[in-house]
Amino acid sequence: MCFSRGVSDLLTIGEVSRRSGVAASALRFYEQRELIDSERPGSGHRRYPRTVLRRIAFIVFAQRVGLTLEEIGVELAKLPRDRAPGRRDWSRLSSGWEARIDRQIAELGRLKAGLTECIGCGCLSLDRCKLANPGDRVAGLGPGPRFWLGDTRRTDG
Amino acid sequence: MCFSRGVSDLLTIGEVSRRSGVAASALRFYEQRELIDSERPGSGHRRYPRTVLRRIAFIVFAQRVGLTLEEIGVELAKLPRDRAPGRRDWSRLSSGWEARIDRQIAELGRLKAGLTECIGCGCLSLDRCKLANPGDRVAGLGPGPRFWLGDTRRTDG
DNA sequence: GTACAAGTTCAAGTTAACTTGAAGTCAAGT
DNA sequence: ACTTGACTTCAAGTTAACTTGAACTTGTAC
Repeated sequence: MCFSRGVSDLLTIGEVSRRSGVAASALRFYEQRELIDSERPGSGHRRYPRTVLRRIAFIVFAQRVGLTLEEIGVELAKLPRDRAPGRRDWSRLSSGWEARIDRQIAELGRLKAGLTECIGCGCLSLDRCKLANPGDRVAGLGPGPRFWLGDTRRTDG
Repeated sequence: MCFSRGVSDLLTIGEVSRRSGVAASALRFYEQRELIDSERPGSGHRRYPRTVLRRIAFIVFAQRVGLTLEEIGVELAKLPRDRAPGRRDWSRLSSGWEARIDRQIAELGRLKAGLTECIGCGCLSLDRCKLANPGDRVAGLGPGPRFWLGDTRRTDG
C-alpha cells in the first residue's frame, strides 16, 4: 500500500492493473500479443509509461464495440510510431465505431421484429421463418459465441 | 395413433440436418445435452418425429437472442411432457425475449452515446470515462475468461 | 537481515458450442 | 455380393481471451 512513487513517471504492472481495471495477467497477455509494450530497466520487472493507460483504454473500448484483439492490433498498428499519438489519432481509429454499433442495433431490431412476427403467428419453424436463416445473419453480434452460430458450413440446397 | 403412415413419419438425422440447417454433429451434441431426443428403432440409427424441428427452431432462435444452451435446456424443461407442446407453450417460453433484446439495444445505445462523448472530448481514458467500466464488470468477474466483455453479466442489477 | 509482497516465465487450464477424426456398422442401389 | 454413402461412438481438437499454478526472483518495510 505504498504510494510513494510520486516522482517516477513509470508505473508497475500492479499499478497499471489497478488504474485500468485490467488484470495483470491480461496485461502480460496483451504484451505478448504486441498490443502494448513495456520497458525492463534493470530487474526484469515491467515498467510502463503513463501513455499505456490510454492505449489500454482503447483496447477495452474496442472490445466493447466488438472488435477482436487481432483487429485491435491492426488498428493500433496504424498509430504513429515516431511521436506520441494525439487526440486526432485516437479519434481516427474509432471513427467507424458508431456505424458499427448502429448496425448491431439495427440487427437486433430486425431480430425483434422477426420474433414478434414469428412467435405472434405461432410459426416458430425453420421452414417458414427467414429469421433463423443464415442468409441474413450477422456475425459477431451481441453476446454469445457467434463464431459457432454463423455459417461455418455452406448451406446450399 | 390411427392413421399412421409408418416409418415415413420419422426423419433421419441427415434429413433433420438439411431441414433445420443445423449440422448433424450439432444435433448429436444437443441430444447429449438432452435438449432434444430421438428414437432408435432396430438399427441404432436415430429417428426423429417431425416435432423435433420446432424444438430445434426454438433452440436456434433462443441462441440468437443470447441464451446459452444451458439456459435453453432449463426453458425446454418447462414444456409439458404429457402432451405435445402447442403454440401457447412455445409463446410462453419466449415471452421474455423482446425485453431482453430491448435491453441489449439500450446498452448499445449507451455505449454509442458514451463513445461520442468520450472520443469527441478526447478523454479516451479509463480514469475519466465511466463508459468502459459500468458497474464493476471489467474487473474481478471471477475465474474463467471474460468473454467479449458483453455477455458476462448474468448478475445485472 | 529477514519476511513477505509483488514481480517473473511458461505451460496448461477454462468456457461455450461445437467440429473433426478414427474406426467401425448399416442401408440402398446395381 | 459389392459398393457407396449415411450412420454410429468416442475422444480429442478448435476458437478467443484470458486465468491459474508452479517454481522462482526482486523489492521493500521493519
